[in-house]
Amino acid sequence: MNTRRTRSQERILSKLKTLRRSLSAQDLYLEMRKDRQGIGLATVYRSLDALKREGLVHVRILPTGESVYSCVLQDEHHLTCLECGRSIPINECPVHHLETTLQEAHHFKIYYHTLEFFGLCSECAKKQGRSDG
Amino acid sequence: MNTRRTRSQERILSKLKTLRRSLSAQDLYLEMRKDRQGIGLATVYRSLDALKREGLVHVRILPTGESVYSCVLQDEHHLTCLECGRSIPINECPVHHLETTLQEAHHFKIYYHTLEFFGLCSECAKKQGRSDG
DNA sequence: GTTATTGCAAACAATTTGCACCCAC
DNA sequence: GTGGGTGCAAATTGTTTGCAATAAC
Repeated sequence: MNTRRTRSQERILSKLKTLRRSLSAQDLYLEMRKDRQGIGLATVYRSLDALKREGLVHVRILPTGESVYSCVLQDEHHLTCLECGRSIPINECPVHHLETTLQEAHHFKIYYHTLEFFGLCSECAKKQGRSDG
Repeated sequence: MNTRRTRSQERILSKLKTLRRSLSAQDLYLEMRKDRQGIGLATVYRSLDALKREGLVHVRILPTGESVYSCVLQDEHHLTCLECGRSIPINECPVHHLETTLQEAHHFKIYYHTLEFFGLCSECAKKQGRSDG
């Protein structure tokens, strides 16, 4: 792998750093177009893929199947409702410290992890109880 | 939500229980067809969606974007290589005990969680080092 | 000048949806 | 007989790929 980065990769990385949040490739594409920075959608995907493989951006796949990319260093975990799809961010991350152990045990260079909880939010749980009994 | 399950849902649930592993909807569709159990692909998706919302099957999305379904109760977590895509299953799960706390803190009924680590396997890390410098 | 990168559009694949048919109650 | 469940095929959507034009070194 090259340490060298293409112009598009630089642009995308810097955009992600500026926005400081997770974005889908499509959203990122639109964001880059809004700036006078023309770019092709394919290039966005290709660049994100390269950055991902270098460990510079983290990828999380939403329950919709859409991938979202970020370069924030802080973990981003959620409680996601299977019924309404809403996500609640959580702060806890009991996993980070495990990475070191795992890296050594499996000879595997870990860049990041994803951790997501699924279930029912209080509102949907209420509705379900109602129609159930 | 109904506690009542359709015939297709029962079939799929039982198939998942028998196979005891994660399957994509497409694979499951093929498996069900192999048995003389004709079923439509759309029905597989619809049934899986219903079972998912009842918390009876767990869904994990592969890096390819494909969803895989299972009804095993044991956690299934992996180290996945961003370069070659191979996945190594891991046994540790430092998260399970957190579920109770989270449920109470957020009034959220948690059915399951996903936890995946991403990085480079030893082989790909070697290759990268080589072409890098 | 040569090679890698880019943009566009077409291709692809997983999933969802519309609708007619059928089964269970 | 009615309403939900089902299968099929078409539609949708996110992503990838082929290829010619272009930029970088």
